[in-house]
Amino acid sequence: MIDRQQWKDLVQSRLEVLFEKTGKEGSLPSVVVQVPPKPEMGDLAFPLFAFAKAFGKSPVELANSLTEDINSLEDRPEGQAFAAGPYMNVRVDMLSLIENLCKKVDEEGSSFGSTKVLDGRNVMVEFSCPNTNKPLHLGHVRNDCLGNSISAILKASGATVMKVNLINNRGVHICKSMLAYKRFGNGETPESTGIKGDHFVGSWYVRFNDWAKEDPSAEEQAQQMLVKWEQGDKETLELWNLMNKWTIDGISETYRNTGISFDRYYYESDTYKLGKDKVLEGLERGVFQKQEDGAVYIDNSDIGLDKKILLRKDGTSIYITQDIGTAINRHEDWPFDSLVYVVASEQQYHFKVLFHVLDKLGYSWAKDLHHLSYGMVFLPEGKMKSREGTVVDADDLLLQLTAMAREEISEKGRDKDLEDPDKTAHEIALGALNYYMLQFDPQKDVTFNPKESLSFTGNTGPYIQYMGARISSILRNFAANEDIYKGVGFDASLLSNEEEREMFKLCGSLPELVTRASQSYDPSVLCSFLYDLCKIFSHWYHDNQVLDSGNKVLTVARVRLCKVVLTSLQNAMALIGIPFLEKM
RNA sequence: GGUCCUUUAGCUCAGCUGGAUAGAGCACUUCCCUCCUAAGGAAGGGGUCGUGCGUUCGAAUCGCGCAAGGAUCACCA
Repeated sequence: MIDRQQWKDLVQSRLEVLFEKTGKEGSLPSVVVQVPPKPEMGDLAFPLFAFAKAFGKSPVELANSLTEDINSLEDRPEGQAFAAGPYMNVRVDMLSLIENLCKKVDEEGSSFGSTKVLDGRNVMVEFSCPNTNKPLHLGHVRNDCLGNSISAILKASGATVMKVNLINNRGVHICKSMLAYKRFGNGETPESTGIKGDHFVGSWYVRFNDWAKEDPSAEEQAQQMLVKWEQGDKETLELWNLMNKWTIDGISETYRNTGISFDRYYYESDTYKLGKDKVLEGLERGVFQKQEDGAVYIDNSDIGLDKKILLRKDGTSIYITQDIGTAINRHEDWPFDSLVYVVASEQQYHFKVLFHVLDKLGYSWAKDLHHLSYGMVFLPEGKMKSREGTVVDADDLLLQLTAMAREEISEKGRDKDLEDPDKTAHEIALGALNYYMLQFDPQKDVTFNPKESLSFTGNTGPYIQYMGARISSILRNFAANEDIYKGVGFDASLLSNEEEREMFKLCGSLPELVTRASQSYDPSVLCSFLYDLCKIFSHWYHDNQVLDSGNKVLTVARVRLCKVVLTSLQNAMALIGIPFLEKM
């Protein structure tokens, strides 16, 4: 909203003019614009240190003469310059900024904040990608939150987004749970036991690992089962279909509960053969090599990496074989301009190799593949290990958060004010979860400490939701008495204190922030925005009555501010998966 | 050993392209509901920004070295 570029150009050109007047030789460095550290220091700042040498003057003197020069110009952008030590600062004209922003927010409504920087681009985002042998855990939750949010952010930047999920339903790990079930299951089912399908299958995966400790042949049997599976053995495929369905049903329920959705599903079982063919094709063309024992590999020494097996000696495919097939299949399906893989940082090496393999196979779009790598989620005790039972289960976590939120509602005596307290509790839980998962820089590892992390106060999702609910409450009360304010005009000059200026400036910067979030694949930018905005609002709200301001014109102006803040809040919340609540 | 990442307050983290006294939350000590929802607000203590050099008028931010921690380098996914 503030035209930085315009001011920057002006300062640059005036400095050139002043420099010419000195009659000195040489050229000037380019001007830098920044935001002063405190609101009372204005809206823009131009440090003049770098010009001191050329002018042969101190930056302080230079700031004085530049300020005088600029303020004497007739046709400068709206605003006032002033010297602040070695800086020349500018206070822009807030009235027009406020009026323009109010108008823009009114016009754009729920799409305020969106931009067109990725207009016309087709972006595919792959995330979640569960295995069909166990339920989702905390690591998947971070993945889901990130994938969902980054998809929304890319969409808000103008891209056409295709959210895809790849189901890892093939491999030796799947055979493990099948084998254990076949051996020890006694025909039980999720229905007969009343256990959610994904948890049911997961328990057999655990059972396999216990069994493998006693019986050394277990691993080998699983490997044999995989060969049978690839050969299309009927009985194996039947069991596989049945158990996959159980898991996918269970996981789909978790998606529904956490507000995650996809536009298209892919299954590794559908693409591993294509991957295999492409690898063999590459072998024929001499892109890949064959070992003495028959395994096919790629020599990566040209990019400084080790060689990597692409096909086992028994001819079965491995993880990367499937990914090769999946990528090719997808580009044929929906020719994307870029494909973003949301996958944990531990797989950086894998993706480096995968992209290189696709490039070697001659796919020009290999350069448009991007690995959005995110840090691991650790527990205070260290890494989560399913075999040691230290995983934080996604369903349990959500239930626990919901129960906590429900209890808060009762404790605060809010039950009677809410239409559906259970639903509200669930939405608060989602707000807490999404905000927690997205507030950090994605590439950083996070330590999840249940006691400290599951909080509803301070810098949290519920705090953001609470501000939204408070503003909604004000606007509801205002709407109920609307006739009192009929015909009262909007006077932007009544919103000129530092906090009001800051809130308008911040809201006005939302489109820039969305752009930054999409370019850096980092939703945490929006978490900071929300928190900063709420913090200023709650301080302002504490000292400034909106409805009982004692002056109708003032009330109307403040309501206008509330609307701008609320719309900005709602739109940013939507991008990071925090449900907006009218009441809580 | 190779590659990549991290190191800022007791704990968990911000800090945009280098700039004006390094910021939050949690925890701790106080205060504020006759006031639009106290899931809130105000005040206070607490930091040689891992370390050493370098670039620069200026470095938490950029470069190099070192140290600590993590990930990865599977015919697991």
